[in-house]
Amino acid sequence: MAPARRSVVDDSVTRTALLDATEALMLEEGYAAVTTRRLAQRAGVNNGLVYYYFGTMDGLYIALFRRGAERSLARLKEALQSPQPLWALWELTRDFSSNALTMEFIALANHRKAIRAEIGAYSRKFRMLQLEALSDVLAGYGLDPQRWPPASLLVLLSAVSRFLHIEDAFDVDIGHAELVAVIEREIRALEGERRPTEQDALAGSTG
Amino acid sequence: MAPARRSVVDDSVTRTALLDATEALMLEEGYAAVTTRRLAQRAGVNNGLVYYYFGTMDGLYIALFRRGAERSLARLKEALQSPQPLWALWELTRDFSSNALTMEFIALANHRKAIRAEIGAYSRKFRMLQLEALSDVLAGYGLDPQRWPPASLLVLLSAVSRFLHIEDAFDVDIGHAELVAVIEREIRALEGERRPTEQDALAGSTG
DNA sequence: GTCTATAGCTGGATAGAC
DNA sequence: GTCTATCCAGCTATAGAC
Repeated sequence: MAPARRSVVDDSVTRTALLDATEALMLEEGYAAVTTRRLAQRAGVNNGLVYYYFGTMDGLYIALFRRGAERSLARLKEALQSPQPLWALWELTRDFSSNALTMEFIALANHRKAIRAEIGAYSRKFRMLQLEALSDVLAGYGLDPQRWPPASLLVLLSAVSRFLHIEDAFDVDIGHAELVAVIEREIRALEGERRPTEQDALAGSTG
Repeated sequence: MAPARRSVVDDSVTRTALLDATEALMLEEGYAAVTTRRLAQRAGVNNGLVYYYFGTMDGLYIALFRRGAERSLARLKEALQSPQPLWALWELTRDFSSNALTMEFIALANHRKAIRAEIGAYSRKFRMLQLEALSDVLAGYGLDPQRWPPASLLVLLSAVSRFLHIEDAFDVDIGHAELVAVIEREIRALEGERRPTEQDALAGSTG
């Protein structure tokens, strides 16, 4: 098992092609469409190479998840340094691109125990990063931490963006616009009108 | 296809046993564990009977989803007639039993287009029922419908309960208790302290 | 209605040549 | 590193006996 574990480099062209093919297949047809044969066809290589590079299918999934999680982590750190971190965080969590793949991984984790721990660990890391960065910011906005604990508001933002995305997939949108309006009104009350900065624009196109 | 479509009765012992086995397998091991062979083994019948009763695997899933959705619909209607409908709705959506199976169906719908429409239709039905029942109630509580549109609050409750359940599966609970406390405080402000009534107790054990 | 038997396919994974 | 070839398992679905 786990033959030829890649070094820290991880920059093989074939390896990257397999990860890209996995991501594309998961987004287009769901994780169930990801088979070694279809990957090989799409990446233009042989299916045996999946085992050479990743050992098992679980290894493949975890490698892909980490690649995406590390990218999101970088985007999160950028957002939290924005002059309007609440706005930046809200826009980041609402971003479709990272959400779609995450939903596939959540579904996958239902019966792939190996990646469940991986997702949990990164989720905790994300939450803690947000909490450390925003606790003081929210207090600075005059928010009573007893009445509105920072952690509760962060969970709320994540919950809403994730849920709206789920329902979108089912063509359900009753109340969505109203809820988004309420949330953005409350963010505006704390942080003022959204002012796109060069830094934000950069973070949006880079991350 | 779809041989021997059951009549309105749907009360065959074997058919029910197959549905029960499907539900149990989905909850215990995820929908991927639901194969005709494992179903047959669990229900103590032959795997060919799946096709006799449901035509295809999709037919089986849809039949199970509808059975659960109709039960939930009945529970929702009861909850909305409670003297404290907000409390009753919150507790209903937080209930684990219906949530766990729903999550599996959401995952399943990612690559089973047939049941996607089914879930969407029922979701819209649920949302509209809640909206019709609670719009006047919320106005009666003195809530400004311009500032806090009923639909936005209903989506919020659904989003939070669903999201907390998802994260629970990954052993992530940072901020959960805080958010629940905030929500229940706000419900309390509108509807007063939770008073379990006989009707609520009945709905809890029946539905 | 329920069974046995099996066709027909697809998948994960491995061995070994180059 | 990449390939061919293959083993073996598991699945959906159907045919047909009872």
